[in-house]
Amino acid sequence: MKTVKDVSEITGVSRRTLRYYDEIGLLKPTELTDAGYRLYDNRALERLQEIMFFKELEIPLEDIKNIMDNPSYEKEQVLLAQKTLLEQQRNRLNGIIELISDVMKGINKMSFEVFNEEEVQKILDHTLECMKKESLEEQIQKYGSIEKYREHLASGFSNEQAFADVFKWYGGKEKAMEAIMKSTGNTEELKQEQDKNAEIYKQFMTAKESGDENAAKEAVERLAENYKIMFRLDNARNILLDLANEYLEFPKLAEATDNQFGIGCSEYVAYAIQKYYGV
Amino acid sequence: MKTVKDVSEITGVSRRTLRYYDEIGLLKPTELTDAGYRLYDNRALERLQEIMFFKELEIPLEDIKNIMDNPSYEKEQVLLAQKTLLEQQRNRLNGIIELISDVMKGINKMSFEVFNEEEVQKILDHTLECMKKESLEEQIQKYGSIEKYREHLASGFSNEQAFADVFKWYGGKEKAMEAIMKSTGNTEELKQEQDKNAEIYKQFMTAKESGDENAAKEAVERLAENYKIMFRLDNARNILLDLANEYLEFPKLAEATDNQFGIGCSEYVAYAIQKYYGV
DNA sequence: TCTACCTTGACGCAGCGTCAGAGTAG
DNA sequence: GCTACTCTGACGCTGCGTCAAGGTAG
Repeated sequence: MKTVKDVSEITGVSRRTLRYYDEIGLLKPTELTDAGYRLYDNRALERLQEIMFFKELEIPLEDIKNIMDNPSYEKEQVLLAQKTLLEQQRNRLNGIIELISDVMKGINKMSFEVFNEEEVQKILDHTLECMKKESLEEQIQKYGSIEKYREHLASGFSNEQAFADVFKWYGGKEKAMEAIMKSTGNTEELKQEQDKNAEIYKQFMTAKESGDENAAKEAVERLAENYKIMFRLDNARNILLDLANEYLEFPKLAEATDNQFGIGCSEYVAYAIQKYYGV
Repeated sequence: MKTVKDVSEITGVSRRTLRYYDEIGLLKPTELTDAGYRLYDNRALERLQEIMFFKELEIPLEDIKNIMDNPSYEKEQVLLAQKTLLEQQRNRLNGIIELISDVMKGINKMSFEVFNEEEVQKILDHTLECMKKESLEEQIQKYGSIEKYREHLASGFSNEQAFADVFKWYGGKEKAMEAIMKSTGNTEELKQEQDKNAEIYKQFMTAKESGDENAAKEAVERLAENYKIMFRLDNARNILLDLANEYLEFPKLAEATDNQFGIGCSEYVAYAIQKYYGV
C-alpha cells in the first residue's frame, strides 16, 4: 500500500491531482486508514497509468472516467473522435500561424483606424474616375443619376458591418485604402483572376465527386493565393472564412455559385475552407 | 452612440463579453447614461475590432491590453513570441495525433495491466536462455552467481518507475511482454540498429554545427523510426521524450553520449526532441 | 516531543455563458 | 402600461496550484 507521497513520486502526478481525482471519482484510493489517509495498491497505480495515458491525448477527465468505468464505451471511437478534434485544432493553429507571419511582413503599415468621411470621398472619386465610361453609364441608368449611384456606393462604406469586415481582412485602414485604390480600375486585370477562380471551383467539384480530401485542401490553398492577389491581401484566411459563412448562411449567393459550377458546390467549398482552417 | 446591443450586433461580440471587457478595463464604454447604460462611439468600435484581431491570434486579454495601451510595447515582439508559442502547440498536437494513430492500429491488443510475478519469471527465464554463454558467464562473474544476476534483473522489473515507463512506452502489458520476448536474444540484429543510431547522432552533430533546424527535425524523425524498430514500439514519442529528460537530468548518461559523439551532443539531441514534439 | 507526513477547505486562474432580480427607454 | 431593452451580482466551467489551519505516524 502506498501513501499519496509514494504514488506521487512514482508516477510524477502531484498530490493535489490525486486528491482531485478522488474528489471527482476518477481514482478512488484503495483504502482509507482510520485517520482518513489515502492508501493505494498496485491496481490503483495501474489505473492511474491508464488515466495518464488518456490525459496525454488531451481527453477530458470526464470522458476518461466514462471510458474506463464503462467497458462498453468504445475506446476506439473515443480515440478517433479525439484525433479528429486535435487535427482540427492543429489546422486552426496553422491558419493562425500563417496569419501572424503575413501580418508581420507588413507590420510597419499597421494602423487600426477606420475610414473617415474625407477618405471615403477620395475612394469614391477614384473609383468613379477609374470606371470605364460604358459601365459607368450603365450604373447611372440603373440608379437614375450619378449622384444616386455615388450615394449607393457610399452607403456600402458606411455600413458598420462592412467596416468591421474590411478591417478584419486587411488588418488596418492604411492597407485597405491602398488596396482599394490599386484595385478600383484595372477591371481587365481582374478578369484573369476571375478565370482562375472558376478553374479552382472546378477543381473543387472534381474533388467533391472523387471524395479526394487532399485535392480539396490544395484547392483551398490555391483559392487563398488567388484571393490574396485579387484583393491585395496579405492573408486570405479571414476573407475565406467569411466567404464560407456567407455561402452557408445566404442561400442566394450559394445558389448563384451552384448554378455556375454544379449543385452543392458552394456548400462543399464552404466546408472545405472551414476544415482547412480548422473552424 | 451605440448601445451594447448595437455593438454586439455589428461586431458579433456578445453582451457579456462587452461587460467583461469593461470590467477588466480592456474596453471602457465611451460614455455612461444617467441610468448607467453603456454607450460606445466609433472609436470604441475601432478599438474593439483591434481587440478581436489580437484575440484571433490567441493572445491573452491581459497582453492585448498592454499592447494597445502601451505604444512602447512592441507589437512585433509580441506577435513573434505568440507565433513561436503557437508553433510549439502545433508540434505537440502533431505528436499526439501520431500517437493516437499508432495506438489505434493496435487497439485490439490494448490491455492495461502490469506484469505479475509469474510473468516476470517467464521473461527472466527467456532472457537467460537466450543469452550467449560468454556474456552470461561474464555476468555471473560480475554478480557472483547466476541467482544474484537473476535477482538483479528482477529488481529492474520490480522498480515501480520502470513499470510506469514500460507502460507508457508500450501502452499496455501484452505488447510490452511480446516486445521483450522478441527482443531478448537477437543481440546480433540489435547491432545493426545501434549502428544506425550512431549514424543518426552524427547527423545531429552536423545539424548542430550548421544550425540547420530542418536537419535536426529529420534526425528526430529517423531516431523515432529506429527506436520503433529497436524496441518493437508502436510509437516512439514517449520513449524519446523520456530519453530527452534523462539527458537533461542525469549528467552521467549525457557525459557518456558526449564522449562518443562530441560535447554538447546529448543536450542538443534532447532539445531537438522536445522541440519536435512541442514540449 | 519533533518532524515529516497527512487531512479538508477555500481561493484563484481565463474568459466568458447563463441565469436572476430589478431598473429604464420609448 | 407594455415591451424590449439595460443594469449588477453571482455561480459554473476545467484542472488543478497554492496557501492555511489543524490532525497523525513513528
